[in-house]
Amino acid sequence: MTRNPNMREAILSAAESLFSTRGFNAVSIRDIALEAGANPGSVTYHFKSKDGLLLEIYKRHCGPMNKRRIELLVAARRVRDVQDRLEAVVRAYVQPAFSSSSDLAGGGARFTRLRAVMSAEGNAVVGRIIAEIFDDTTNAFIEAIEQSLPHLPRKTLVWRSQFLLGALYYTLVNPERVTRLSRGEADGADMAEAIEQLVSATVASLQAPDINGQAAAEPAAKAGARKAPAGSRSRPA
Amino acid sequence: MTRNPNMREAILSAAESLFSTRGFNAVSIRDIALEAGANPGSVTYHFKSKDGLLLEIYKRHCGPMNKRRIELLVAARRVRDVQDRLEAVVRAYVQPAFSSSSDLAGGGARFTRLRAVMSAEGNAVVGRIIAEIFDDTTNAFIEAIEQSLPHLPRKTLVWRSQFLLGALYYTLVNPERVTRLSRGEADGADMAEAIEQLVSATVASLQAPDINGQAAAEPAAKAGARKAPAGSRSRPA
DNA sequence: TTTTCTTTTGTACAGATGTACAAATTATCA
DNA sequence: TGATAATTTGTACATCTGTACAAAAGAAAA
Repeated sequence: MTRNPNMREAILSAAESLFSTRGFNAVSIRDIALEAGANPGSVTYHFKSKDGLLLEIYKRHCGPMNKRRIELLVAARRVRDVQDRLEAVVRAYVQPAFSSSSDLAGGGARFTRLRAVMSAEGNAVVGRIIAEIFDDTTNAFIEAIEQSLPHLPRKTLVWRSQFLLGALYYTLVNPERVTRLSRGEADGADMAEAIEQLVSATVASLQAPDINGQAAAEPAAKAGARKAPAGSRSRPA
Repeated sequence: MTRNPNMREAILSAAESLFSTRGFNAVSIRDIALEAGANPGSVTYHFKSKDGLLLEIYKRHCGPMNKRRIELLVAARRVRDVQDRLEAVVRAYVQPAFSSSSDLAGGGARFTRLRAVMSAEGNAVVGRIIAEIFDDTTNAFIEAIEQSLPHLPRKTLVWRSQFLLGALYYTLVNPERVTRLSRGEADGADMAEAIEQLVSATVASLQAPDINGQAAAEPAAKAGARKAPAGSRSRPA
């Protein structure tokens, strides 16, 4: 091929790394070229434009990540125990976002962080992609959760899925904050722990009663009906 | 004073609006001047530099927002019922982020959105501010939550506060997603509902058992110790 | 009024930016 | 090998960037 058979990859990787930490506009093509050990002109040769480069990064990751998610989701739906199944569903959503099964350098975490940053910047190029590609997957998850928590209105599940995604994003964007606030007790960059903490917190939040004053229902079967604690956590919307 | 006695304010407001939607680097001083109906030179006259402008926005909001938070926190700590108190504490953290009590245009939501965007971009100028100003307030909240949930290790509460902040940020950054995914059932821009949903979900997630396999404990006193059910890690409290 | 201070304007500049493109280099294949 | 295609390089260009600064305009005080 050429001198560096992975020049295209190197540029993609460098761009991914820089975009995901500094944002899109703060990174110049020259920055990317420098980081990748390439010539600036080489970037436009391979990807036509800066937008094209960003687009290619998305094309590269979206497929594998959502494929993995759906695989895990299918497996999760087969879990018998209602409680375990809900947890497995949430885990199927969270896990690939932190570490993709594909061998792309950096794994899924870096790409998820990139998505978080692009989302915050309101990047127009990726706006469409998100809605078109990710909404399908998200809907599949919401439906799966609906099956475990049939007493909750879909709208409430959407809100909670929004909180989950936000939590996930921010954990990847600003892990130092966890380390700092915990005074060294926790390591915000520890992805394994982040996943466990996020899954456990999310499962609990999904099981919360709806805000419209209904009683808390136990996940589904298995546990005898227990009333919501007195003092009521629900408030008018 | 001058032709437009609020020119300084107009510039601040325009900058806040543009930064919070497009990010820092995507917005030029000329963009801000245009939006504010001012001359580009006037921006550097009032704020010295683009960084200075961003800094001034933070100075403007940090004080009032955290003051309000502490006020509400103090009131929340006086709530008798344990469950209600926890909810009040969470609400005291969330509410000022969505709508500041100060009369600054746009309220707290726009500034919180700005913080989210700057955080995602890894903006160096505001990095220090966040750590110095906001960590104090956050610590006060974590301590208050610790009082309601004394069985949970601090580290777990830090993780969950991270998830809360992420959820909060993302709700402001991308409200359209809620509207879209709920197929019109919910309005992601409805701040009142966002607050209620976020508070209720967060209270539940805070009450989740710790991930280290310990028994789920009822919120605090009030309920006798209950062992964690076999087979799974997480359970609603 | 005149004087003094504050604010706004217009212009200028050095540097960075995205991108185009021809020339040079390297790989592929006959 | 030589011929052809693919890649890399270097340079150039128009535009935008943050900022500086002198001149103009306006307000405040004498």
